[in-house]
Amino acid sequence: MTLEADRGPSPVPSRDTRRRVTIVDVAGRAGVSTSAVSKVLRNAYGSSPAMRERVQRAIDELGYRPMVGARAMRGATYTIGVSALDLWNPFFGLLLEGIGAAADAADYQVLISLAGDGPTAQLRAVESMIDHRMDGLVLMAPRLETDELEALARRIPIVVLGRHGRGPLYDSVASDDALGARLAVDHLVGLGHQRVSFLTQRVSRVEGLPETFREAGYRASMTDHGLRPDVVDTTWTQAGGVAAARRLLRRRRRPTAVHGGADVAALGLLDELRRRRVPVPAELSVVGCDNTPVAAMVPVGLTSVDQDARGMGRRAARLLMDRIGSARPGRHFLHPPSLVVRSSSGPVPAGG
Amino acid sequence: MTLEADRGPSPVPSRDTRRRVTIVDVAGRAGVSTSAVSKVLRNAYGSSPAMRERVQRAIDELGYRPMVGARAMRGATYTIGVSALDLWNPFFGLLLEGIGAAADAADYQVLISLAGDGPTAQLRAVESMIDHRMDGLVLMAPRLETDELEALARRIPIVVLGRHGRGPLYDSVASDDALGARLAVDHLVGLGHQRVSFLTQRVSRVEGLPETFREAGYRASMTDHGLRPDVVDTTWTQAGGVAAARRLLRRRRRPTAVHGGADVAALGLLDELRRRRVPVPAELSVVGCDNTPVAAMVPVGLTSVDQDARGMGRRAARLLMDRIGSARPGRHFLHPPSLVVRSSSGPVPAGG
DNA sequence: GAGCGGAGATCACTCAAGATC
DNA sequence: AGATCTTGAGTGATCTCCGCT
Repeated sequence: MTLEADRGPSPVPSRDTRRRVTIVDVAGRAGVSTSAVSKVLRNAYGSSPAMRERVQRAIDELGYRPMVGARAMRGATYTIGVSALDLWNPFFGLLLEGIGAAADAADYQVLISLAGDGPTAQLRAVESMIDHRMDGLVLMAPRLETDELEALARRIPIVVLGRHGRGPLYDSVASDDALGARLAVDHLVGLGHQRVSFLTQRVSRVEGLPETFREAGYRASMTDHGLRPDVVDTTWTQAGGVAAARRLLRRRRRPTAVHGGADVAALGLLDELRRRRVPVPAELSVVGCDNTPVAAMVPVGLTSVDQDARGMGRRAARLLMDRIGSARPGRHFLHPPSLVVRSSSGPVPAGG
Repeated sequence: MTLEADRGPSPVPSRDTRRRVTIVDVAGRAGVSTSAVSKVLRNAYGSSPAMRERVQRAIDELGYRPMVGARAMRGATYTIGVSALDLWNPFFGLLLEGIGAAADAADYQVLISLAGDGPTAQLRAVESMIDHRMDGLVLMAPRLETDELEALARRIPIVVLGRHGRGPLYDSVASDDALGARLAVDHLVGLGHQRVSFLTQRVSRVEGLPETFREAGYRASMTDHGLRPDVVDTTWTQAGGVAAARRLLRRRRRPTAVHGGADVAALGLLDELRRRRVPVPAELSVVGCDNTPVAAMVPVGLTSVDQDARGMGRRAARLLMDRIGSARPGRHFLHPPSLVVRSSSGPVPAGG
């Protein structure tokens, strides 16, 4: 139940009825044609510095702002859309900051659409951004099939963020997840660990997902060290981490270190270890990936692979604006991650 | 530095050049006028069921979708905008879920604009949403002055979310923060605590902020219990919680319980207490507010005031769509919070 | 006059082509 | 000729008004 605040006699809600200032008003004030104003607005060819100044003054005096809908009918909207799965993950917040910074610098506006989970909801979000005639889209970790992605990219400039792509029609920016996993393994092996497990998830079959590359990187670097990989299939959630911990602790021969694959899973793992009174890192070392702010906040600071989220966001936005300028073959970037060592990882126990 | 993935010879990026399906195409296919189609699209008066069906079939067959920009020129966009300060706080994520659910049900689209901190950036975000001719706006916890808010509300339908409002021109939905603080105090006093401190922040001077009402609620309920309020001025951040902990621990006569005002501050406080080896809740009880997911994850589960975020979001969106339908005096709602008791709060220590 | 359907103006811009110096 | 500026068409919907049952 909710309460409505008490109020006196209803006041009159008078809506502002003044007509919005249009390009015609500006043209009139500056004593030029509307096309001249339009050229100034778009920095287009064919206008003298003198006119630019006249027009700009009129714009400022009238407080004119172009209406995006009208622009959309013939030209560009100077708006890029971002489709986000969820906003829980603080990692997405950092990506968005990067996107926003780059867009700002180029006088582009950013609008975000919450796509929710499931490919259907994601496609719906994308379609509606196309209805808004956005100039291009950044898709954050889309769970779309490759052919759906290609079909989209044929209709509107697209950059895929947080997923390894190889499409010729769109650009992609991802973290070098294989390298990240390698950093984690190297760190643990350097501390003397030999039995290092890895938590993965296999919830979606689409290609290019981070989990695929992290697992591959883990396997490769374990092999390089002459060690046997041990992959535990769970989900990258708090609950998934807890479940994995239970399974690992039931074993006769436990690992001495675990790479959680993602922070949220590593945190669930830590939580269960605390409940079972397994000392970290004395008995078991734990490493995560994503370097979420929470990783620093938990009692045993979580060692984690940091992805250059802000940089990735910036890069994605720049690629998109470039692609909006002119179509070209897809470019695909990997950003190198780095390891942030905290106290959840330590030397292998004596008997290990 | 970043690496570009290796690629073969550049493929040809052929952009799809087919013209978008328009209302004219639909009208032609259905053998009716464009106005007829428009009426069907808007559920407007003056169309027979027979025609509705003909038109709907043509729409489905052609996969027609109205272009928002064209609609914007004369009518509505069926889009509501949300301005968000940041997306770090998971609380905002829940609000957005509520907004999205209510909007979905009414066939409205939601687009989010990241406003960043500072009133300038927020106004900029709002202006650009107005440029997009959104039908209405939900402002999440805006740090705007009351007169700025009123001026905006005169231009576009507005609902303020997460801030106590009293404006006659806009609606507001907030949590009953005073009640929330009272729940926390009652809980602690019920456990025998007498010296209960409260952390607040005074970063902004605008009226209606949650901190104002939480502090007032805390003071009132302390007085009701015949106890002396003790308010610590800090910031509602992790660091702010740490700083507050230090100040409280320096005191000769420490409190036996602290209401952190917000989860993030309470978590910082807990963190510092752990470092200083102050047992919680044996020596000091801690309560937060917001019931963020992290509250449940920390080793000593944080007792917290839960706000009905999803419900608030739904309510805000419904109010906005109603207000878009017809202007009316402002309505202001408070949603009742509830207390989630976990293990960070316990009986007052013997010597307390 | 109520209900249904259509004709044509209109919205605020951009763009291609033409006029002017 | 070349740079600058204007004219006028075009964009895709809605909305008002009108005529016909």
